[in-house]
Amino acid sequence: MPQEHAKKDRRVVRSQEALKQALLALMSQKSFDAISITEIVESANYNRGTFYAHYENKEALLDDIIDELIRKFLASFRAPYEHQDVFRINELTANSVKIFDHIHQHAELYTTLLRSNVMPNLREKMFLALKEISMDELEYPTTGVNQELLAIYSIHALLGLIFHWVESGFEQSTSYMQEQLILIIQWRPMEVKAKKEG
Amino acid sequence: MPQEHAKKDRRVVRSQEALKQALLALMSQKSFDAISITEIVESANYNRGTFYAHYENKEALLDDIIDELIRKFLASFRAPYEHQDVFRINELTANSVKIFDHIHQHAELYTTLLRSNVMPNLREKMFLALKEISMDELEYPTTGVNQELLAIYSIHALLGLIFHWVESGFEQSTSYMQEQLILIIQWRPMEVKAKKEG
DNA sequence: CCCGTTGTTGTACAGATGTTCAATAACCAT
DNA sequence: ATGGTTATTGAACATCTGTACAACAACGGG
Repeated sequence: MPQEHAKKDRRVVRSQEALKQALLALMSQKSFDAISITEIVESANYNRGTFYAHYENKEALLDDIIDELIRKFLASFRAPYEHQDVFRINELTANSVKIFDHIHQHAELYTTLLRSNVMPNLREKMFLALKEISMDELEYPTTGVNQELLAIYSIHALLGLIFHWVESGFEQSTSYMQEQLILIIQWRPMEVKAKKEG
Repeated sequence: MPQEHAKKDRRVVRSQEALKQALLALMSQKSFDAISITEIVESANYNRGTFYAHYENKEALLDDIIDELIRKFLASFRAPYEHQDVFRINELTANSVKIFDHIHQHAELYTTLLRSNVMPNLREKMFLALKEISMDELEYPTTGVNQELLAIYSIHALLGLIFHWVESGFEQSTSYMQEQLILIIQWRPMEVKAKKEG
């Protein structure tokens, strides 16, 4: 049963899909802020009233696109442990490793979102989604470390690497990013030198 | 000599200051997106044309506010090492520790920015600022770890903690956050259990 | 203090936004 | 296929945006 709640009117499905595709097409050409609702509906060949019948504003339309992407993103994170009970360090990092695969798989879409300057929003949503499942579904053996703060720290760090990878235009290979993540997690700060002036 | 570049016309200083204060006042009451330029100038008692004489849009006005905040933010990060040459681990974390002081000192402003939904933008700008100075001014002894990726990872992680603290309404004390940061940096992932269903 | 420079104002305009409404068309269940 | 329901349309409206311009006011150097 693929339909989740109430089966939607075909007209609604058509309209929303056309609006989403129109927005994505425009976003591959210009900044999200520079796109007007009028522009979206004319590109999609719908009436402006139809837009407002389904969405409050263009952010809501973008959210629709992003939410679908995040569902797939979460699935890639869950994949390594959904049939397991206990992880050791190598298996844990395998979680994050799968995420790099997901991103590379949807490189074009992520690049469009980057080009259109909506990454900060996407990042925030991805953080919330990742935090929720990692607090619900994982358990860290901590000794005096606040578990929530640890999760927040780790997830933001991971997302930082991922979005940098997208911003760099996928300069590095997927496996290089995966390697580096593992190295960084195992890295211990010992001594940091201040560079000389100049 | 406090004036940096060209000495500004007093009218300009007055106008820009009034506009910034008006925006901040409005942001403490509603979302940034919900604030119109017309609203800002009427609250500040200026003509709409004056706004456009100084700023392209309201984002540019917000940037003015944020840039000033980031200058202070950076100063708090630099403070621990600006007259030193080499750090050990405790001194390094002292950098970040000073940041918590800065945030707590400007708690009201950060809370206003949070309430008005501009945190993702602020976060991005702070990341770029921190990355620039930590790449320029610090040097990590790495063994196979990409230095840029390490900086990106660490900075995003730190900012994650900081903004969570703001979002929580400063529930925890400054010293608790500082303690936890040190604990987390020293934490090593060993084994992570998946929770039982339900 | 005076005058050239620069900022501010009021007004105007085309386009976008957000909302409402009645008329029409497309849908789904029976 | 028919009818009740719901989506889409076009039109209209007040408000906001971004831009332009001439008239006026405030500034700062000499």
